[in-house]
Amino acid sequence: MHDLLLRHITRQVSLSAPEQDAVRTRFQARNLKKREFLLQAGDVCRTEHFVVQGCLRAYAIDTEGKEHIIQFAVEEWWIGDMRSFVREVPAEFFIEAMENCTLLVIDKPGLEQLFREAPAFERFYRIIVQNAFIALQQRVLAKLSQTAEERYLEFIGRYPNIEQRVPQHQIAAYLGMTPEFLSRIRRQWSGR
Amino acid sequence: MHDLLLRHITRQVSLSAPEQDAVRTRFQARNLKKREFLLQAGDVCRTEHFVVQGCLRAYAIDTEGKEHIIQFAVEEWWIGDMRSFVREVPAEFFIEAMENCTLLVIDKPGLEQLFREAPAFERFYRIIVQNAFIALQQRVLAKLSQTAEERYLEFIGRYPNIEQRVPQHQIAAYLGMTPEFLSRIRRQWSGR
DNA sequence: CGTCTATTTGAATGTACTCAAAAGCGGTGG
DNA sequence: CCACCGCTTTTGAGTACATTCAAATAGACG
Repeated sequence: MHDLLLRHITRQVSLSAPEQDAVRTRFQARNLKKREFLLQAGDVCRTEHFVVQGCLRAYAIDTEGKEHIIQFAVEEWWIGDMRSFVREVPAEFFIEAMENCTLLVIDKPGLEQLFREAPAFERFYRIIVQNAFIALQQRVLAKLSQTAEERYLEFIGRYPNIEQRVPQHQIAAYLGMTPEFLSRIRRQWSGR
Repeated sequence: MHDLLLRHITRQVSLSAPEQDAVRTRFQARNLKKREFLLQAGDVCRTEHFVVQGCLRAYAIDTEGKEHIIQFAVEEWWIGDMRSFVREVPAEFFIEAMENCTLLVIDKPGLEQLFREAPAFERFYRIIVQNAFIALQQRVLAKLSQTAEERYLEFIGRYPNIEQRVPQHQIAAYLGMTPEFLSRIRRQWSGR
């Protein structure tokens, strides 16, 4: 269970034996059933989450009632509401399990203590936030410069197996197009 | 010069006297003239930059030759190409001074040494990356859920004085619309 | 001033959306 | 095992938001 997390961390930084123990101690396992919510918009997000098994989505609902997916997370991804977690303000995202999930969870006091116990972990955490930032910049750029079709093709190239785990209309909600339009794009593309 | 940076840092974390000295030592001042480039796409971005004075923009050019602005930076903002800097790969962004600028610059070895000399600075750096991540998530969400008019109104609300420093067509390139369309939005809105 | 760039305006066009309905798919219970 | 129900995907027709291209106007800089 924690082994996956430790392997994930040690791909970026090396952890001493006591640091590894600290990680094991501070992260708690948690299971979620399909359709269960890890977070509801309006609540404060008090924990950070590492996905050991399963698939989740984080989404916001706009003033017209439409869902917009900000992130999917599968094995070895992190998911949460960074804004709510950092600033301790009400979350704007819902986070929902799309399959039965196993997570490793840490709360904010635990995380801050872990930063002190394991400086290498604070470095690791900085690195994953940097990587998340880089990925988001790519996404902003994609939305600024690419058509719906280009974004879809890039998406399935980047996440080759996610189409088997996530319904099409949620991929549309991630890419910023209607499910109808995504359907049309796919028809065009299957005709080749 | 370095005082602005130290005040900026100590709004997030406290620095011991030796840590403050380390910051002063590792950051070098650099001036840029209006229209000068801090970075060209294709080059590796080897430094991180804190804006003491002036205004810059980071933009990418797409396959059709159009510019898309990923970030503006004014006093007390950070600017760079995170992907290129972290992974040491060719940059996709151009970074250009829109006014005469004074920056504080640190290269990667300097930054890594500073992280070791001043652990509080590594914490600070993590926090600003988190804040940048949060801001980018808001931007992704805005592009997913808002019309061009809504994004423009939110933009001028969030950056009230940037309209005096940045030409309209660049704001359009940031918001993801054509300059013509932004012009129409503004006309509609001045008629009230 | 004159030139160069930025902004505005107009008309036609296109990409993607809305609304509505049909078809497909998967799970559940009789 | 099959029938039904709910949800997802597809298809169609009309529409809207935003773009393109072209030209006129306004501003900024030397």
